[in-house]
Amino acid sequence: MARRVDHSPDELKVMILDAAEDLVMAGGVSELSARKIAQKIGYAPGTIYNVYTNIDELILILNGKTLERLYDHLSMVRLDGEADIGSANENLEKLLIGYLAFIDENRSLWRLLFDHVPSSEDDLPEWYNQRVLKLLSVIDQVLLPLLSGRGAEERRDVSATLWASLHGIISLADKKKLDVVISRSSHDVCSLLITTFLNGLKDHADFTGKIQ
Amino acid sequence: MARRVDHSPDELKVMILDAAEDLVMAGGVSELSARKIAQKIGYAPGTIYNVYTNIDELILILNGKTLERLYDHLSMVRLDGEADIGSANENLEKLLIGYLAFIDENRSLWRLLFDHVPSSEDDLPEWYNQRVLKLLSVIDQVLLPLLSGRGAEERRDVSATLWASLHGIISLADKKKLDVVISRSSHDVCSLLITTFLNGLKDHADFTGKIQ
DNA sequence: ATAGAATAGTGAACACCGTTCAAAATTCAA
DNA sequence: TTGAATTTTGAACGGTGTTCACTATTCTAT
Repeated sequence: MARRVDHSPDELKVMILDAAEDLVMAGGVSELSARKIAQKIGYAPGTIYNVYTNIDELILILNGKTLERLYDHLSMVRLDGEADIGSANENLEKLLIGYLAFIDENRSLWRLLFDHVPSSEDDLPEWYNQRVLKLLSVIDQVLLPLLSGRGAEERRDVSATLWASLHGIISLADKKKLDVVISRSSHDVCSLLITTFLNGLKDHADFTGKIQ
Repeated sequence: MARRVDHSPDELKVMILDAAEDLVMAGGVSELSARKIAQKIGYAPGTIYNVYTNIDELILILNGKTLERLYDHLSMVRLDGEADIGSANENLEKLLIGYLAFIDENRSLWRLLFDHVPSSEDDLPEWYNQRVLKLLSVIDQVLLPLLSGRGAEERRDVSATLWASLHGIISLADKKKLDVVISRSSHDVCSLLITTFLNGLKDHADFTGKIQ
C-alpha cells in the first residue's frame, strides 16, 4: 500500500513514541512490544520499522524524552541561594523530594530509563549525552558554592558520585533488594547519604589526593 | 518415559543449575534459556519444569549461589584490626578491590544477580535474605569500630547505605551510563565515596537526627 | 510372573517476542 | 493513462517461557 494520507512519517514517529509511552505507563516495561504499539496506532508491526531502525532506538528516544521531562521537573524546584553546607543540604533534600515524586508518577518510564540495556554496544548519541549532562548540572549547581575551589571537571565528578550513589539506593530499593537489609524508607536513606556526603566534603583529601 | 536411572531429581537439579551457570558465564545473561539448558544436559525442555517451578526460581537459586561465592570471596580479604577512620578506609578499599575483582571474573552472573527482576512480586525466601545479610555483615564489621555508640539496626542501616551507594556507582558504570558524566574509573569514584562517607560519619547528626 | 499403579520424561502446542522483506496498494509524474 | 516511486502490509523466521496429554519405564503387589 502507500501513504494512507493519514499521517506523514514525522507524525507517525510521534504517534509510535506516544503509543509506546502510554503502554509503558499503563502496564509497565513488559507491555512494550512492536505488535502492541502497532495495534494501538492501527498500523501493521512492520510500519514501525519504516520509521525506527529497531525497538532499542525507539526506547532510546523515549528515554531521552523522560530525561527531558525529569529535567523540567527538577528545574521547577526552588533552590536557596546561600553558600553554606546547611543550604546545600536543604537544596539537595528538595531535589531529592522532587526526584522521588517524579519517580512515583513515572515509575515504569523511570525503570525503562535506567534498567534497559540496549543490545548493541554502540555509544549513546551526542544529543542523549547532552541531556544527561544537563540533568547533572542541577546537582552541580547546588554543590558549586561548596566546591568553588575545585575545577569544573572535578566538580562534575563529585556531583556524579553523589548522583550515582543516590541512584543506587533508590534503584535497589525499587527492586526490593534493600528490604531485608534496611529498616527505613529510601527517602530517609538518601537523606542520610546526602548529609553524610556533604559533611564529608569538608576539609578532606580531594579527588587528586591533595589536602585542600 | 520414566526415570532413565541416569540421574536422581537432586542430581538433575544440580545439573540444570550448573548448565545455567555455564551458559551465563560463557555468553551473558541473554544466553540463559530453558531450551539451551535442556540441550546442554541432554534432556527435553519440559524436564526443567519437573524440577524447578519456572526459570525465575532457577535464577533465584543461581543468584543465591553467586551471593554465596561473593561472600566467600570477600571473607578472604585480610582486614586491619585498628579502630580508627584510616583503618576503616583501608579495609573498605581492600573490600572494594576484592569486589571489583569478583565482578571482573563473574560479570554476567553479577549482572544477573542485580539486574534480574522476577516476574512474580513475591517476597524473597528467607534463606536468600539471610545470604544478603551475611554479605552485608562484611561491611558492618569494618564500620563497627566507628559506630560502636550506635545500635545494631542503625549500624546496619549505615552499612547498607554505603553498600547501596557503591553499588549504584558500579552498576551505572557497568551499564555505560556514567561515561559521559565522569572522567574516572568506577574504582576511583568508589574510593572517593568511601573516603567522603567515612569522613562525613565523624561527629554529625545521626540517623535519628540527634547529634552524637 | 504379571497386572497395574506410580513416576519420569517427552515434545508438540500455545501465545508471545523482534525483525525482515516480497508483495500489494496507493499516489505521483509524465 | 501508464509507469515509476513510495508506503504499508502481514506472513514468515527463529527465538522465548510454559503447559500437559501422552508415553516409556520402573516399582509394587498380587
